[in-house]
Amino acid sequence: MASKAGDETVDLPGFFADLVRCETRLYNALSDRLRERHGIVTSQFEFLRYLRDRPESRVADLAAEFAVGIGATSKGIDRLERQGWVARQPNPSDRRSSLLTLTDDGLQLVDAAERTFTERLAELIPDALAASPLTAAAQALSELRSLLERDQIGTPTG
Amino acid sequence: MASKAGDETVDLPGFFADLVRCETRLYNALSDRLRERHGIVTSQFEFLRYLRDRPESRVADLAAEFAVGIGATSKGIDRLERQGWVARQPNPSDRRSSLLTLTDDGLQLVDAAERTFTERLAELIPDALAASPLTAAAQALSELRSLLERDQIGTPTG
DNA sequence: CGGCACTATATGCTGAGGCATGTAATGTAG
DNA sequence: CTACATTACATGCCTCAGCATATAGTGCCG
Repeated sequence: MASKAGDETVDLPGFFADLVRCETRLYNALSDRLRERHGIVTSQFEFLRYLRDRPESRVADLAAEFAVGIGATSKGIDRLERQGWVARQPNPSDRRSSLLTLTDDGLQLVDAAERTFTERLAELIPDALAASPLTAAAQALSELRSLLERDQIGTPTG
Repeated sequence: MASKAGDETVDLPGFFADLVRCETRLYNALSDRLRERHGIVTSQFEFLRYLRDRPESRVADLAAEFAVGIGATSKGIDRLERQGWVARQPNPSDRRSSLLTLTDDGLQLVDAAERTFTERLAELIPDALAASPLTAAAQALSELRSLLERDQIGTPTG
């Protein structure tokens, strides 16, 4: 327990270290499985799932959601478009931007990948943890995320 | 609360999304501050702090700790060495590897950067959260981290 | 309507990581 | 002691993200 200190208080650097290490390993492990089964990595799965759930989003919407730069997002969409999973539709109400939607292939892919993703995540996170302590963790992280997003903390420039 | 579902159970994909988003934003925000004050980013700070606390570590030790590839770690150390913060000492008991230690400059840097890091982290995570719910979160993440590391989950190849 | 600030995104350059490979050193079986 | 497998790390190639900049389209002011 690197992150727990005295009672009712938290060793923030230790908490941060655990947070980053968990994120890295889960992300890597999920990417491994998604790559071998569907030829995509976790970040691409997240883009596709977002577009399935919010069709007609714009590049900027994705960038804001995932806290990555606009340029990186644009290039990420380029790659998904080259694979035939995403289509840029002209935006009738603002010709500077495009509306992003999944193709039929993209839709099939994301549904299949979601099953893999969910299944693998359940394997990675033991039931014992998911039951009780993780519930509190989930709530705390959810609140923290809301605050960070509200204040635009850590949003990249480009 | 994207991640909390019914009682005593967790929406794992939602939890994962919150985990990744928190990590991204905190990492970015810390890097911004560290860069402007010390000319390093969070990953470099973590390398330096590790070497301060565990002198004479080897490249492979860092790679295992941070779940990044050996190659990436080697190149990261190259950069820190070029800046004069880290020195590769010959390893008398195994000439394939080097023992990594901080230079005096590196030591000064990491101590100063640590103050910035800790201070900024405290700004980023509200006291209200840190008090109670985050304690549970910290404990859960700490356990999860232990399990992932024990099973070498998400350890990269190179 | 003309011009200017602003916005949305695309693109070029650079730095960094993954993965494959190269190389030296070590361990080990016989 | 020799040969082969293995280890530890360095390096090259490719991909990708950040950041700065370019470009096109919008909105507004007079």
